[in-house]
Amino acid sequence: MTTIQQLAAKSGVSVATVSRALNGSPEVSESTRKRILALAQQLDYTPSAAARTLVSRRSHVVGVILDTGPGHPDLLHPFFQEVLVGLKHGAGARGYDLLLFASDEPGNGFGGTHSYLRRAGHHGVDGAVVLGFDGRDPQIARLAASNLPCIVVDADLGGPRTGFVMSENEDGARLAVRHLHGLGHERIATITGTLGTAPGDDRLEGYRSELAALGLALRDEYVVEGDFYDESGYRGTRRLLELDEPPTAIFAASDLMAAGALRAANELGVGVPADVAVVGFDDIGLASLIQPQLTTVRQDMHALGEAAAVGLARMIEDPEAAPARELVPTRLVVRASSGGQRAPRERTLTSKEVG
Amino acid sequence: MTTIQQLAAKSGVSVATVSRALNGSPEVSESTRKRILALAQQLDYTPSAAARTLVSRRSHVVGVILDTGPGHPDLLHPFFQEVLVGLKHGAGARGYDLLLFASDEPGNGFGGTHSYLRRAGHHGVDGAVVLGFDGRDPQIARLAASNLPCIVVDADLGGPRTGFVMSENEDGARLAVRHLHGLGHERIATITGTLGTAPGDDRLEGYRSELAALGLALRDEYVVEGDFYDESGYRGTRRLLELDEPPTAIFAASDLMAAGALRAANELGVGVPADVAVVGFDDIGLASLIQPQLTTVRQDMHALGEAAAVGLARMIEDPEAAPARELVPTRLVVRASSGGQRAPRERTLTSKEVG
DNA sequence: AGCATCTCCGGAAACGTTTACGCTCGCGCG
DNA sequence: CGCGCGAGCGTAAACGTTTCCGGAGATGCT
Repeated sequence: MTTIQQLAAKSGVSVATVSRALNGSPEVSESTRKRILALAQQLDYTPSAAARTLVSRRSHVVGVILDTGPGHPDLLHPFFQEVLVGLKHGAGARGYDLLLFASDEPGNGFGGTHSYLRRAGHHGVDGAVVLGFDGRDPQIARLAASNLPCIVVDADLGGPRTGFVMSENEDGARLAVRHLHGLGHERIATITGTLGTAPGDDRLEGYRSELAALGLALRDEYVVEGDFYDESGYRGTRRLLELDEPPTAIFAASDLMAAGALRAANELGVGVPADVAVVGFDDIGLASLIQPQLTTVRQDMHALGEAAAVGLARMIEDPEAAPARELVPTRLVVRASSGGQRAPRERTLTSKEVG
Repeated sequence: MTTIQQLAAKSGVSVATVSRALNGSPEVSESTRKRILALAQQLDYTPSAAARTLVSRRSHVVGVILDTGPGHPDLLHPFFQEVLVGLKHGAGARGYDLLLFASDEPGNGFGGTHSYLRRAGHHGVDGAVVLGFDGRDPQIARLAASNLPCIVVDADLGGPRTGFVMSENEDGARLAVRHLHGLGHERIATITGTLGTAPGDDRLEGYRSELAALGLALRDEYVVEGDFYDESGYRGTRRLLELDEPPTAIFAASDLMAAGALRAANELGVGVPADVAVVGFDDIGLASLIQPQLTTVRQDMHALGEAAAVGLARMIEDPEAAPARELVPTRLVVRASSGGQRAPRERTLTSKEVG
C-alpha cells in the first residue's frame, strides 16, 4: 500500500511531480522521471483506483448487466458466455474492466428497490452493456433513457446514449430456410425464440419472408413458439412430429432448441436427418459436439462482444459520439443434421449472399 | 449526480448528519432521518462508490481471475461458467460485486508486465477468486502468497490468506469406476484431465485406488492423458479403441472429454453403451443434451461458487479468520451412456457412500 | 542589458465520503 | 440548584489522486 506521498517523500519531489512522471506528462525532466519510475517499481506502487476515479470521474469499469432469474440465468446460456468472452477481450484491450451485475439481487440498501441505474450510475461505472433484456424491463428502460453510455445486445432500445449490437438475424434465418428448401424440403417448420425479443421476432420474420420468396405457403401449425432453451425445443418438436402431416424439416431459432429437437426425434424414433432435417441457430460449442452434428446459422458471438466493447469505449471517450449501432453478419454452417453435407468439410454461406 | 453536500444543503443539516442518516447510525433523530431519506429518494441520490471506498478502504468488489489464453478461455468451459453463477449469487447476497480479470491483457501501463496482484491489489478489490490456475503461474503464486483474501477453485496454493474450494474429486472418480465395475466391466480405461492440476491428479488417483480396491490390475495403456476439453477426449478414445485389447468402459475426467469420446466411438462404429460404456465427470448441461445421455459424476458447481463467496466474505470481514478450505461432495448420476440405467428415472449415489 | 519564453517543478484545491471529536441542549438526580 | 449525562448534531480531518496556477531559473532574442 505505497501511496504517492511516500513516493514523493522518498524521491525528494512533490506529489504533483510524481503524478506527472507516472502519467507520462511531458513537463517533467527525463532524469527525474527515470528516478521516480524506478522507485515506484521498487516499492511496488499501484495507484489507488478509488482516488483516481474520485478526481478524474472515470472508473475505467463498465458494468455488464444480465438477467439472472432463478429459471434461466443468462450466464448459463452459451450465447451470452461467448459474447462475454468477446466483450472481455475488447474491453480489456481498451483499458476497461468488467463489473458483473445481476438482476436478482437486493439493492445496496437504498430505497428498497434495486436499480441497475442506481448501482451502476453515479461514478460507479463509465458505461454498461446489457445482455438478455428487451425494453420491457422498466429498470432497463430507464437505464437506456439515461445519459450513461450503454450498449444493448440484441435489442434496440433507443435512448440518447444507448446503442446496440446484434446479428443479422433475419438474413440468417433466410439462409437456413433456403438451405432446407435447396435440399428439397417443402414442409418446413420453425420453433421460434422468445417472441417480443429482436432475435425471436427477426428470425421468425426471416423464416416467413424466405418462405414467401420461395413460393411456399406459411402454415400456422408449422410455427411453434419456443424460448431459446432446449426444453422448449423438445416440446415443440414433439408437437410438430405428432401432426397429421408433420414437417420434413425444422428450423430451430437456437442450437439449444435444436438439441432439444434432436432428443425429441430420437425418442419418437424418427431419424435425423433421414426423416426430419434440423437446423439450428448460433453455432455454440455444443453444435459440433452433438450427434448428428448440427447444421446451424453461425453468429459471431466474439465479434458481437468485441463490437459492444468498441462502441461503448467510443461513446465513453467521446461525449458527442452517436450511439453505436452494429449489425454483424451471420453465416450458414452445414453439418450433418440437415443432411446437406456434400463436401467432406464444413460448407458455409454468408448472410451477404442472401440478397 | 447528486452529492451528499447537496442533500445537506437542501435539508438544512450537515453532511455528517446526512451520512449518518443514510447509514442507519443511531445518533440521528427519527424525524430528521425520515426527512433526509425522503429527500435522497426524491433527488435520486446514490453515494459515490469511489469516495466511499477511498475513506472506508472497502470496495465491496471481489476480483475474479480466470485464464483467458487464446486456446481455451476458461470462460468457455461450462464448469467455470456454472461456478461463476454460484459465485455471483453468493457474492451478491453478501453485498459484493464481481470484477472480471483475465490473464491475457497488458497491465495498466505500469512496469510493462501485467500483474493481477498489482491490478487487483491496493484498494482495488477486497478479495479475489481464482479459477483455472494451479500454482505454476508465478503471478498467481504471488497473489496467493500476498495478504489479499483469496479463494482458489480447484487448487490448494497455501498462503496466509488464501483458501480453496474443490469437489471430492477422488471419491467421485471411485464412484464412477465402482459403477462401471458393478456393471460387469473389468477392462476400464480412463482419460485424465490436465495432470498437475488437482482435479486432474485426484481423479486419476481415484481411478487407481478404486481399481486396486476392486482387485483389478492397473494397465498403463488404459490411462491416457487429456486436458478436460473435448478434442483430447476424442483423440484419447481413438487411441484406446484401436488397442489390441480395447477397454469395455471409459471413465473420462470431464463431460466435455466424454462427449469427445462419444464422437470417436460413433466414428469408429462402436456402440455406446453396447460396445463401450462411457462415464464423464461434471454433469454440465451438455450431459443430458447429448445422445446417449451421459452417465457422469456430478459436481455441485453452484455450491462451489457459493462456497467460494462465503469463504471469501468471511476472510474479508474478519482479518483473523483462517483461510477457508471447502470440499464439496460429488455424486454419480446414472444415465444411458454407461448402460447402467435400471430405473426409469436417474439414479444417484453420493460420494459419502464410497467409504 | 532587458525582456519574453521555455522548462521543470511545488502548492494547494478539489473530488465525495466517513468518522473522531466536541459542542449544545434538555433532563434527571442528588 | 448544580452537576452529569445522553441525544442530536456540526466541524474538520482524512482517504490518495489529478490538475490548475504560479514561480524560479535557464535560455534566447533584440
